Amino acid sequence: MPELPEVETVRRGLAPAMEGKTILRAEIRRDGLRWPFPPRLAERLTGQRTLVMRRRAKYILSDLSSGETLLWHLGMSGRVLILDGDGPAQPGSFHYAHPHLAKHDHVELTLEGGTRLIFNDVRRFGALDLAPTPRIDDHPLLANLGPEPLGNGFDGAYLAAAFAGRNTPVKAALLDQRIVAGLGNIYVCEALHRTGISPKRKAGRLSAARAASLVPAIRNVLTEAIEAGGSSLRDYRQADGELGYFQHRFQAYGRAGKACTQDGCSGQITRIVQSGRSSFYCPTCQR
DNA sequence: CTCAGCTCCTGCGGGC
DNA sequence: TGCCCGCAGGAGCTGA
Repeated sequence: MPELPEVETVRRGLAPAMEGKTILRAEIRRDGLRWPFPPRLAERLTGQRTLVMRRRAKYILSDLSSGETLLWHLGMSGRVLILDGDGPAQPGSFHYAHPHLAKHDHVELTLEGGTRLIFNDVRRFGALDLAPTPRIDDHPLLANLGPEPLGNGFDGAYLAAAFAGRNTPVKAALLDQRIVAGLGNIYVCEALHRTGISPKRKAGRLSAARAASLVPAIRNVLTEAIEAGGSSLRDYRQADGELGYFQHRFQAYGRAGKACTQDGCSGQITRIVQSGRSSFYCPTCQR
């Protein structure tokens, strides 16, 4: 489900609920999701205070008073619900629009003050892990990540160099978390559309200038999406991974058959499949 | 090393 | 109504 903007939205929702609060109880309802949970997960969480909530790429990192960091990955369908003390009282109660989804509530944390956090993941591609905070950047899931797209290490010169010699389509290159960390299918489609670059173009055959033009496009689309996610958070006060209002602003993703919205372009958004995943683009203005 | 294809899992919507 | 198919926002693993 979530790409960087959705994960950041979840982090921003969780931070005020978790930071400074002690985890009073951890209920782990299955052995793991994509991978087995770390040994003694419940015991290692119980009694710990969350110092700070961070994000790296599509991972949320909770630094705990024990000196360990809890790493969350939401996979395709992961979400986190925040239930206040005065919300639905019993585990498994109707806290979803579709109550049967509650059967995928895999982990539940009860915090000091009574707030409950529920990690729900229908498809179970998500993950939780614990590792020592000082070495968290060396965690196998984090060690090979490229720069943050909203950070200083991501600029035109970097991206042009990262693309050099690559024979893979630029669509696949931007999805490669080692090149830039946090993009997914939606925002790659949107950034390519904004820059007029075909998803089929080989990364290594883009001019340096065109490669560099992707940087502000990526930064802008991510920033706009985070802002839209934040607005939906205020309304629903949930940190679940739903797309915020930004989904109504997609110009390419999911718009097959619709008119291209670029100024002066009379083309039509088309869906193709690249390495097993949908790409939406305008063959007229994206070359 | 690079790259394409497969895989994990469940639910939903469309066509018949 | 039921069945089958394709599709879904991720990303690690395998083998060429």
